[in-house]
Amino acid sequence: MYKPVSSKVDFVKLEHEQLKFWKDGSIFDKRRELNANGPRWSFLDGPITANNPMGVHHAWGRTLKDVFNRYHSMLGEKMRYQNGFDCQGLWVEVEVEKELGFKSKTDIETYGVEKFVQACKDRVHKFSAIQTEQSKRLGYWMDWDNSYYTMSDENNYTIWHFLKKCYDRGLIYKGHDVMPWCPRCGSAMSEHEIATEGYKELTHKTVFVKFYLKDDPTEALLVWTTTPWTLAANTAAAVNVDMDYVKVKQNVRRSLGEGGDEEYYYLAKELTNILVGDYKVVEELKGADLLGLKYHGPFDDLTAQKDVDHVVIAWDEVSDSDGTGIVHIAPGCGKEDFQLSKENNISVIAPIDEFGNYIDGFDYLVGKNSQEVTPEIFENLKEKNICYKIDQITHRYPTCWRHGTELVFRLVDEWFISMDELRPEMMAVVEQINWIPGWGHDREMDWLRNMGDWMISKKRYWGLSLPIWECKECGNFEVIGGKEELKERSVSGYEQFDGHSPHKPYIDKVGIKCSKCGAETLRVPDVGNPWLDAGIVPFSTMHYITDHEYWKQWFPAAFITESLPGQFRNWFYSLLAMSTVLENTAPFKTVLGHALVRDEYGNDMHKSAGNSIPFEEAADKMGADVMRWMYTAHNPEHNLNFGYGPADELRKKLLTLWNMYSFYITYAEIDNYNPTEQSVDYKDLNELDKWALAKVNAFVKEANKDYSEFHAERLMRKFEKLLDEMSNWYVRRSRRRFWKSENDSDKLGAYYTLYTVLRTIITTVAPILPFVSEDIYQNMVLSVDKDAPASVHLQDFPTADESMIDEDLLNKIDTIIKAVEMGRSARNKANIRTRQPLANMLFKTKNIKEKEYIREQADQIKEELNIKAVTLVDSIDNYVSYEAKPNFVTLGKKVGKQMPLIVKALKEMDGAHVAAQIQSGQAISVAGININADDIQITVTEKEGVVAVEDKGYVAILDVTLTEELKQEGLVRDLVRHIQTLRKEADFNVDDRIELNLEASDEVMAAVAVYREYLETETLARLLEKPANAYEASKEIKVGIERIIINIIRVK
RNA sequence: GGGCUUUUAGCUCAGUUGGUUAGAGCGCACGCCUGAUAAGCGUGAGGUCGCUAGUUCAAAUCUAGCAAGGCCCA
Repeated sequence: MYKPVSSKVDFVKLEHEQLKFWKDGSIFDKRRELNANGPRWSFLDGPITANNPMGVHHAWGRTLKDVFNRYHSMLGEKMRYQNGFDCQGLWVEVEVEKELGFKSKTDIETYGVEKFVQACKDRVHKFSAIQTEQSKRLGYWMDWDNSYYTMSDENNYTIWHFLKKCYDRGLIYKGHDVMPWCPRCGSAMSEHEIATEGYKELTHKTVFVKFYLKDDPTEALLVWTTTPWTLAANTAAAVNVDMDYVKVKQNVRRSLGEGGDEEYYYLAKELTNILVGDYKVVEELKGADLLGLKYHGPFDDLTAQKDVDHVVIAWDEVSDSDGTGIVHIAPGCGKEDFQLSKENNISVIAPIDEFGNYIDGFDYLVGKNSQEVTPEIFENLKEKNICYKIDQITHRYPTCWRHGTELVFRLVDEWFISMDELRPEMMAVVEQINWIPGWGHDREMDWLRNMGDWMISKKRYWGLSLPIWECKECGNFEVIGGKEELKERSVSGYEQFDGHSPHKPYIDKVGIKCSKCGAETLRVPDVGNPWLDAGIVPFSTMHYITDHEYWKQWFPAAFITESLPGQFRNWFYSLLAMSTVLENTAPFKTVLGHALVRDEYGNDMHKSAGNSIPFEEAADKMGADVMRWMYTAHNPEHNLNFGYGPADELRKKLLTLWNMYSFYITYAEIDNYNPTEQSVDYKDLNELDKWALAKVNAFVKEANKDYSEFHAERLMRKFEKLLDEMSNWYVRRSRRRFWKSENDSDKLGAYYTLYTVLRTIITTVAPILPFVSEDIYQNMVLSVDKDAPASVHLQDFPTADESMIDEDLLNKIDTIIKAVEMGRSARNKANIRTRQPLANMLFKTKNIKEKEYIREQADQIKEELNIKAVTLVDSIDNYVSYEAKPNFVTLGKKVGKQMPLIVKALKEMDGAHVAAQIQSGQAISVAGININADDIQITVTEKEGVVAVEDKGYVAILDVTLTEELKQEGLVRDLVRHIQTLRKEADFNVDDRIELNLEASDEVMAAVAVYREYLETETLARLLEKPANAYEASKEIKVGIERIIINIIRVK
């Protein structure tokens, strides 16, 4: 009937079998068919970058996605199951460049943009295929043949549509920005690229320069810079208006020996230590006093500087921690400088081209590289007699993470979406969203408050082609909103483009006519910011443009989940921005964020550190179910410590489930138990069974709540507790019912209950542990229930039968468990092993109701604790002392400020007396206030030298007197245990009958005589009066002081 | 400098609306069962809940400040 189940199980092997079963049986397709007419549940997948194999950090998010998808699928809901791949952007270019051995953009141009773009596409296809297989291994159920790719035409053209809408609202503009720039890449770096690994400790030559004032040629501002090449683009100097400055007098020793001239320098009062030689402070002043001063720039001789007015401006970031307190401002060479130029309306000069060489207008510097020109600049400054001194500095400086090149800051044309108008709209949209964790809302709002305009261009090759056609003649630009529009507007080159994806280089062939001046214009060469690609997916993948009815059915997404760090300003941001522009509504209702994967000791995982675990290795060693358990059991807002240590703990817990199952199968097979033919009415079950069903139904109820609120970690805590209760109480307490020989209704009740419990559990956790639950289901359920669905995952998600959640019963069994725990504690304290029977345990409960419970269930306690009697007592004065305390929870609300009075008065009253009154349910008067029995708690403390245990109002006291009879029984139980062990060692079957011979003292034999029946029953033995001729196993053992030889032989 | 967040047992983490004996797992110590499971079970030790002040009859929990770590922004 059932397939035999070993308690030894290979979970990894099992997982591969179930993967095959799902595939061969088209189980996923069957699930979709079942739900074809169900209500919709719209999950939206955030695209994974298809640039490398998936790692264990991706597997966290993908597990969460799958878990909630599977839950909703078991509710019968219809889903899209569409996975997404993020395809375009510099990350892919970088890897392809590495593959091809490229060093710079010129290598790409030489190689050919067309071939390069194709290589990028190929890489994406290669890794999307790998990631698909990895995801399947994880158990992730998706419609893998229908994955979306952000490089698809539909995705790109939908972004065009979005950009066109921005353009129509007047939000698109061409701006300038100063970007960190790698002269080797010929490209800007994003802040992110620098922040991750870009800074290096470098030493640079620095220079202090004199900026002579126009009004007085003997006075100069002292200015310091670490980037001498930028002096050629100086247009201003900045001071802090509130800071103290000084004017100092120095004698100038000129190199030509003129000597003796006096000059006056301005600098911060705190920084006079940089001065060379003697000086005299002739005036103290505030930064404000310097504002507006005009000076001769350091490179006024250059054509580019011809019309520049150099002036002193205010900047509150100027400090006196280094330099001179007067800051050289070159708006074409620094981000903050550029910002200041806008605020103060000062000139902007961009000095270098994309390779870092000076451009036209810089006369004798033209063509020279900014990184190599420093010595020449110094010479030039010296010749002009404006070099005060040369120094050096070691500081953290940004470098290119690919080339190691020092970055320069360069003024470039970029395309932007103006965000100020969208800011309040997006903030309103954020309010519509359920953020998990809740502070995600605050983080997103903070980003939105502070966000600048969105730079959407990148001077690279592989990505969205920005649909901006800019007229070289009149400067007008237009945004094209789709392929059809482009075709209509095109005046040249469309045939060359037709049939290609909208990527470089073909798209760049298409010319349109400028609607202002009629000139033929081409597309700007830039590609788009990749977050546009991911942000559009609530529209593109749901066919916003091509099938609007379909889109209406699936938008907005009910749920998204992604890794938190970064996404507030990346995916969440782009989703919000794009949905706000297109529909002014939230693109998703709930977002669940999760943190980062660390190694098991909490360190960052790095390939170089040797502590990273590849996905395949984890799946092969710990198994996907264990991985999924680890991911779902963890509070997602905190980093997860992933590793084999934690995995092993979870594997043990998984084994607990497995062993219950294995236990069930072992006996159900022997008894030929079939739950479909031998089901039992609830009313005929015993209390233990009803308790188990109450627990399981309560669990199902909680599971529905936790899944629907996206809190898998809460569910997993309850699951672990339930497993422990079922295994270590229900199964253990029920064991004998399974192996007794008669097939009575009690036994059937046990089978029925255990089957129901196991089936309900595996169904409830199937979304989290899809493999092991399937494996159990295939054997335990499908072997007997021919009408059951073909897979655990084709079942409906269970609903709790609330009528079975009997609170009284739950409380009752909890009280029993409490009594047993306390009894065990007392035995430990008395140092008496459980095998030695004891005569009595006195037990005191908190209240009368629980006293009844214990009375009813005394047999259970006696059996668990191996004691002959449980005596319920009210008075235990001899063993414990009492103290009365208020019940703070209930009384606090009633009496408020009088609490301290009551506490004090109760302390002074006789505890035993109060306890007696409370026990009888009387109200008592404390400090003149009448207090109900319910509002008093009696705490007891065991007296010295008594084997008593007290906990939260319960007291257990063991009678440790050992009579001769008890000793005899204990001895026989020891003997039984040894015989059982010997049977096992001799490889007998559990149901083999044996003949037994004992060689022992008269005392032992006397004990055996008394408990002979017990001994024979337990060991399936017939005690031989005289030795047999031969034995299969023999052993000498020691029990206390007795030596006993055991001989056994199987009866054929 | 601003925003968010973390700080509870040796380690990793729970701790709902404030209620006076703060929990779990691992680790540790001691022990137990031997007819599901030694890949098992139990008992125990271990915490001034980061610090300071405040609100309150009552604070791990609420408020403010401080300190240290993390993420983001400037």
